[in-house]
Amino acid sequence: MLGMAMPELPEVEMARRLVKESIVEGRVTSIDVLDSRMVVKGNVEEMRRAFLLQRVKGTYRHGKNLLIEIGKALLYLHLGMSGSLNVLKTDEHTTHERLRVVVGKRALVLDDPRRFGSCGLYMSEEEFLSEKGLGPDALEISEEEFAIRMAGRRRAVKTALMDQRTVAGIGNLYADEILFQEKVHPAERTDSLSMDELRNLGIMVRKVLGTSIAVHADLSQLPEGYLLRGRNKGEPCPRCATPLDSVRIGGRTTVLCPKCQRFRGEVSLIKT
DNA sequence: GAGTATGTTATATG
DNA sequence: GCATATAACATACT
Repeated sequence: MLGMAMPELPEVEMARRLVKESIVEGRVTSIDVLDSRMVVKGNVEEMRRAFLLQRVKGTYRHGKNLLIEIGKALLYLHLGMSGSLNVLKTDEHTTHERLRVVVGKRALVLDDPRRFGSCGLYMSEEEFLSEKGLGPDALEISEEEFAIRMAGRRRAVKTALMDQRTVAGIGNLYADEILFQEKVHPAERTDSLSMDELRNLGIMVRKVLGTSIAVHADLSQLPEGYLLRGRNKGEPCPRCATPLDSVRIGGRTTVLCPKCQRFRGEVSLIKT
């Protein structure tokens, strides 16, 4: 049994590779939707018709979204907040199975305790991208395009980083890491950063996500100096040992080093 | 029981 | 209509 968990871009990329290595080229012999609430595009009947007895041809990832090409259609998967993809033997099960696709001797299982994940049927990549309105994938976007898409917004730079329509793939944890590495305070207004600073931030987006993928999204294996090895209030900053601070930005817990990431804006976006 | 959690989207607000 | 902020979703865990 193999499993992957934790759903931001690097983790979804690991899930994609798992699918690619384990079931691509196989044929779907059964598909069971165990929670129809998670079907957000098409319906169970359409999914059966499109996928049953068809061959698994390939895998695509865009941001945190996974698409598996089966027959002439695409199986859409999103892991939400607590979802994970698992490849099991056909007689094995997980505790919160929501979708089960049997391919040969293996079962691809979407397990998701909180049910924030989703699945569905798309007929093409174009249909998927236009309907979701996602920005470019965070690993693919150039620093120039990143800067252009970020520029001119008033909201906190962290909120902009996590907006999937601006750039797709960054969530709460990696947003903190990217801003920590770049020494930018997460509450800084986006329009208080220069185009040069935004371009540099764009370079850091790729660097941080690429580094995580290189260690198979195992946060404990990240290089020294990475926040995500011990992202907790009061823990020492991995760079200067100052106790880390925790604030709420955009409704999400945000961990930062108050010394390395000085707030230079005039008005704080943090509510007290 | 209260508080928190790695995400997205509908709804509210200015 | 636009940009932004917030609530709501379902469940597990401390």
